[in-house]
Amino acid sequence: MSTAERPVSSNFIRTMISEDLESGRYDQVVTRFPPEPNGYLHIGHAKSFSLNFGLAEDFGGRCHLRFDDTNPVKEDDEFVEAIKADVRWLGFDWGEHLHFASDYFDQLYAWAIQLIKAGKAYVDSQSADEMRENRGTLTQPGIDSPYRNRSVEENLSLFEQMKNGDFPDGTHVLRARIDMASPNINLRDPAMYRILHAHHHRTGDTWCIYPMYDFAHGQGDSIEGVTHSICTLEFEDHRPLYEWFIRELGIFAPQQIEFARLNLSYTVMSKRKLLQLVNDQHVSGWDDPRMPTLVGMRRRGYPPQAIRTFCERIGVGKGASWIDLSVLEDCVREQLNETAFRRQAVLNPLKVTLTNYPADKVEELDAPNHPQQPEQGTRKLPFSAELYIDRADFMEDPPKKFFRLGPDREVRLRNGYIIKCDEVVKDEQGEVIELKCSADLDTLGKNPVGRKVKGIIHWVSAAHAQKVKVRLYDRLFSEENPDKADNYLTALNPASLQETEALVEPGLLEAKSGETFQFERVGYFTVDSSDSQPGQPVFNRTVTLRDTWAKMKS
RNA sequence: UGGGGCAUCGCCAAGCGGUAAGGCACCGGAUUUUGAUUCCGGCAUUCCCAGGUUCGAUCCCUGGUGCCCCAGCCA
Repeated sequence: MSTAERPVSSNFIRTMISEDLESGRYDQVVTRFPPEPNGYLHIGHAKSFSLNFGLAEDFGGRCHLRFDDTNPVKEDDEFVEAIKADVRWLGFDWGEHLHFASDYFDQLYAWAIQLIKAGKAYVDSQSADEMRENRGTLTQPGIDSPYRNRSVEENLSLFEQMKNGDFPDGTHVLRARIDMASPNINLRDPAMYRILHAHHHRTGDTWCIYPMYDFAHGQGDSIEGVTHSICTLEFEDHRPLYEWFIRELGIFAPQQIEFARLNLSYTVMSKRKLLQLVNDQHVSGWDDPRMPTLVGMRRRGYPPQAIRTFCERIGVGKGASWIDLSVLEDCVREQLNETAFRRQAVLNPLKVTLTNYPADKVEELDAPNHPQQPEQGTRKLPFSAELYIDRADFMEDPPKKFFRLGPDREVRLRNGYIIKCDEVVKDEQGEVIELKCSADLDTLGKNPVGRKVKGIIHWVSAAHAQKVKVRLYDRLFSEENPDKADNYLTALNPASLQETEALVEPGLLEAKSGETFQFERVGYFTVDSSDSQPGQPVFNRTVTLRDTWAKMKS
C-alpha cells in the first residue's frame, strides 16, 4: 500500500517528526518497537508497533525490532520467537534490524564506568527497604544515601566486584548521582544496575549484574540511531532521566515521544492478569480465541488486515481513550465481508419436509461463493425433500415485522425455492418438531409474478448435511471495564464460550485449518487451528453478522 | 498546598488566531435471493467552566474544575 492511497489522518507525532525533519534536527526517521520478551503480544502492542512501523514507512525511514531483555528472571526465548511471529503476522518487516538490549551489555557497562569516573554514579549499599524509605514521598524530598559520597576509586572497585560476582543479590546497586530532592522521583538517584545471579536467555551466565530499563533503553535507541523513540504515557516522567543519561554520556540524542496506550472495553490488557487467566484456566491458553492476544485473535479468525485497519482507525493521542470492542469487531467484519466465501450452516435445526417434492429426488443447486464477487465461482448445494432450517426462522405466532416463516407464510430458501408452511407438527409437550411445507417449483432463480416474498432463510439438506463442532465465542468479560470491579475475575462472562454442533453443507468438511467462511445470515467462522482433524473441522465463531432484526426486537 | 500529562459530537480524532475535517456509531431513504453488503442523505452556531487580550479565540493569557500517571534493585 502506498502512502498516496492510504488516507493518513494527521496526529501530533507526525507533526513533531515533520518539524524535526524540516528543522534539520534529524535527516531521516528511525523508530523501533521494543518489547520485553516476557509474554505474548496483545492488541495494545499492535497499536504500538503499527504506529512505529507505519511512521517509518510513511517517512521513508526504518523501524527496528528490539527486545528489551534486561531482566533475565522474566524473559525467555519462547517469547522472542512468538513476538517475532506476531509482528510478521501483521505484515511488518524489520529487515536487518533485529536487536537486543543484551547486545549492548558491554557498552552499557563501559558507560557505567564512565559515569562513575565523572562522579555521576555511585555504588549504594543500602538495602532495598532503606532505599525506599530514603527516597521520600510524592510530597517530601528524599534523603541522601550514606554511601553517596564514596570516592571514585571505591565505586570503581565495588562496581567491578559486583560484576565479578563477589556479592549476593540485593547487597549493592549502582545509582545515578542526580538529586534526592528532585520533585520528579525518577531523578532521585535512580538505580542503574542491580545484582542478579540469574541465567539470561541470550547471554547465559556471563553477567550477574544487569542494567535497569532506564539505563538501557535510551542508550539502545542512541546506539541504533533511533530518531524518534515512541513509548506510552507512563514514561513521560522518565524522559528527563532518559535525556540526562544521553547528555552525560555525550551520545546521539533521540527524541522520546509518548502516546496514550489502548484501552479496549470488555477486556483486560495487563500482562499479569492475562497470565492469571491462563494459569487459573479461565481460558485454554494464551491463544484462547477469547484472549486479546494476537495469537488468540489469529486463532479466533481475525484477519491481520482487520487489526491494522483498527489501529489506523483508532488514531493516536495523549488523552486516555477507551475504544469499544465493537470497533474492532467492525474492522473484522469489514475485512471478512470482502474475503470470506459464503456457506450455509444451521445451528439450531428444525426439520422441514417438502410435501410436493419427490422423496427420492436430489438436486444440485448452484450457489455463489461470494454474491458480490461472481468471479469467485460457485459450489453445488444438494437439495432434497427433507431439510433443516434454523428454529429462529420460524414463529408460530409472528409479530408484525417478522418476515420469516410462519403458518401459511411463504419464505425464500436461500439459493433455492420459495416454500410455504402448510402444517406445524408438534410433540406431546407442544413443542414444534417439524414443518410440512410445499415448494413453488417455478421459483428457482426467479421471482414469482404477482407476489413478493421478503423473507430469505438458510437451510441444509437433511440427508447431506454434516455435523461439525462449533464454538460460539462472546466477549470474555461482561463488564465494560473489568478493572473497575473489586476483582476483575468476577466480571468474567460465564457465557463467553458455548460449545455446540451445527449441520453444515457437505463441502465444509474439507475446510482447511485457518480458513474463514461466512455462514450466511449467521456469522463468520474459522477452522480452529489446534483442534481440527482432517475431514473433521472445528469451527470457531469469529464474529456474528450485524443483526438489525435482533436490535429491533430489543 | 510534590511533579508530569490530558480535556473538541455517543466513541475515536483533525484543527496550531480567520470563523468546527474525517472515521465509527446513530437516524432516515434506495438497491438486494444474506433483516448482511452496497449506495445516497442527515448528524457540534459550538470546542470542560469563568474571565481577559484581539476586528476576530477551540487555538494566546489568567483563574478554576475534572480525569490519568509517578514513591520497583519491573519494563
